[in-house]
Amino acid sequence: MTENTATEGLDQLDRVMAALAHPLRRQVLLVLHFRGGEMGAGDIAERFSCSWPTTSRHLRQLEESGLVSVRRDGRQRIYVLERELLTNTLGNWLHWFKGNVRPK
Amino acid sequence: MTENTATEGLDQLDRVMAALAHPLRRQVLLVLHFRGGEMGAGDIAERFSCSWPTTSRHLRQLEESGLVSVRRDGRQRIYVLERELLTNTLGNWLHWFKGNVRPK
DNA sequence: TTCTCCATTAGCTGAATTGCTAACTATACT
DNA sequence: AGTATAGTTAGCAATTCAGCTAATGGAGAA
Repeated sequence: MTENTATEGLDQLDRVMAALAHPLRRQVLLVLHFRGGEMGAGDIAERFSCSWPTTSRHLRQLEESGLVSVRRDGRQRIYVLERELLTNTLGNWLHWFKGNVRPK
Repeated sequence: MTENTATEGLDQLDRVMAALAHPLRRQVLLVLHFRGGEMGAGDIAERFSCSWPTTSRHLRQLEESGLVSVRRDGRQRIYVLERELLTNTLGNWLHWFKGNVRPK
């Protein structure tokens, strides 16, 4: 198998940044975080005003970025926030800008 | 005038995240940072492989997000990195995820 | 003024994104 | 088996995005 789940073509930063570009996807991450990091797809979807399939697709995009992972539990699909990936990826990029360079 | 430069409709986080979604725009910010925070449009553009107008548009998008500002100097246009806006906006959002919530 | 240089705006095309409804899959319940 | 529940996939339309070339604007130099 050549596909590593979220490792095809673009690098991690590209995928994470693209996933974070949409307000609803950022909101999903926050909801997940404040509900303990794990939620069923339905619990997530009912908190948003758009249609279920639309939310479902956003969830898949988050999964493909690696920011969440999925576990099955009976007929539920549990989405799990990958908090470290989020904070590391974003934090590491942001870190480039922390030092003063030629402060003038 | 009703337009506040980078304040029409979307909020700051939306605009910043959208601007950061494109690899070239992130690269521009890094180049700006490591060259001291200020560069002429031409100096920026010649570092990228795409056409000049394309880079120019990315620069405008960055400006509309507030991540850079522009100053004129003779016939040059100097782009200035708004480093604090970048680190504050991104840092503040990221900060929500720093604390453990219901750590299990 | 005219010419040149720096850079943007205009206008187009193709691809990606986002939303919807309808149809489908899979598991559980009776 | 048959039905209900949980959620995704398929397929479509509208919008936005990203790239290009060509045309334009604006400031300085001759």
